[in-house]
Amino acid sequence: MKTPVLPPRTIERLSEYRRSLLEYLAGGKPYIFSHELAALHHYTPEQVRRDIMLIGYSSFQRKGYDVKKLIRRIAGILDTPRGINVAVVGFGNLGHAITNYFRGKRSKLNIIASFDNDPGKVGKVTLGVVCYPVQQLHEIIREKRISIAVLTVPPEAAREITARLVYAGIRGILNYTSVPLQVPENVFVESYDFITFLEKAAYFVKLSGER
Amino acid sequence: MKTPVLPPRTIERLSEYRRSLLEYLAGGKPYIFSHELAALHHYTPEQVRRDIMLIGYSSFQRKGYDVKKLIRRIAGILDTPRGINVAVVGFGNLGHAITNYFRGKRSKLNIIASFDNDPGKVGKVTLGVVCYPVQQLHEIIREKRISIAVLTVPPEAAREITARLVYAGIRGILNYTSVPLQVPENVFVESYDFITFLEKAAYFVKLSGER
DNA sequence: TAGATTGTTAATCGATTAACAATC
DNA sequence: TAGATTGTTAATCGATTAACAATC
Repeated sequence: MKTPVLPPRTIERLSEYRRSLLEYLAGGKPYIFSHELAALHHYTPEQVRRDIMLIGYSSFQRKGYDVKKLIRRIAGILDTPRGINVAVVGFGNLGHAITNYFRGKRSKLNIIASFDNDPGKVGKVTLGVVCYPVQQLHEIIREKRISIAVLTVPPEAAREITARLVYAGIRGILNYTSVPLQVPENVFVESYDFITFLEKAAYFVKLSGER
Repeated sequence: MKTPVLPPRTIERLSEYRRSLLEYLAGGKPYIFSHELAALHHYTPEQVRRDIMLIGYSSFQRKGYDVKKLIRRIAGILDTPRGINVAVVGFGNLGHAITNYFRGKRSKLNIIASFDNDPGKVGKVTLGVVCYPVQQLHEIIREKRISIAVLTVPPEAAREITARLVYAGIRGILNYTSVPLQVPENVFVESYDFITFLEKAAYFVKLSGER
């Protein structure tokens, strides 16, 4: 079964929808209207309907969407049957925080390794994740079939580690360093820069203060 | 002097440009071509030129842009003369990580307080930032004129803390919890969800593996 | 000068919103 | 039925890319 090509923004929203649908389901209601799902995220009902249209799902008799089936359909889009293995590279505060976010959240995304240079961390199991020395990057990534790396190393190490990740066959990198990364085009990279985010917020706060 | 209204994506890039321009300047070169600046971030030269056009800056004699002047112009857009005070709300791993990112980086964005419930943290100074009990949220935010909050509390606390931040007069929130926030429209909010980001990467990795 | 670079407008691409017929 | 809701197309909005005259 081929995964449909969907707009990136739709993918993000599907991830968000799924989480609130799981919560909603726990509340005991089996159906949800587009305007209800929209309200949970402050999106418009049209947006929600369009996203759901794009994944080819249909509601039953305008009684709202069947929550369980919708969750299953979203899982069909986002999840890989066998799951995807993830490594956190650089196991400092941020690496810990992100690992912690995932504790028992998504069975299909498994953070199964972390890497660090600190001898005090290497060899230990933290939050259920084994910490390996960075020297073993290549070996462990291949062995454990890790396809996504969360990059949280110090900026001066970012480029070298990225080259090694790519060489080891990594398929996706979430870049939390402030360094722009150079990778082959078949590797997915997205960068999340705390300083840029904060400067952006500051700009809009400044702007709104002037008007 | 009024701050020009610029597209959000341009603001993000200006923040990125500034950082690489500062580095570039340290390398001793006083001028930079649009294609050089573009290459540093894997943008196109047209994109860079358009952004620079939007901030009303002009190069001198097609010798490239005067790096110092360009930095100054970007600062005029992004920075507030008196600086902006920032608080980290929830001083766990993520709060520490973000605070650490800022150590001595931007003189105009000052993380001057953190809040937590843990008595082991309250009252201590970590990374140069005093940790206050959450009960003092309102008082400290008003007193210290804090206008931006970095929200890194556990999800179950997110809504209540947000309401209190808004009531205390906060102007911008960077939401690192997975909870969608409800705020008045004059408050800037942007949400950064680690799970969504990772699921998005997983989707595109899955997709590229099928083709 | 010739070649490289810039500033800017027009064209394109992508995402959101509006509109509305069809359905229950 | 009447009212609410859906699925989908068309219109709009926003951002990027292409194109190119002007400049040095």
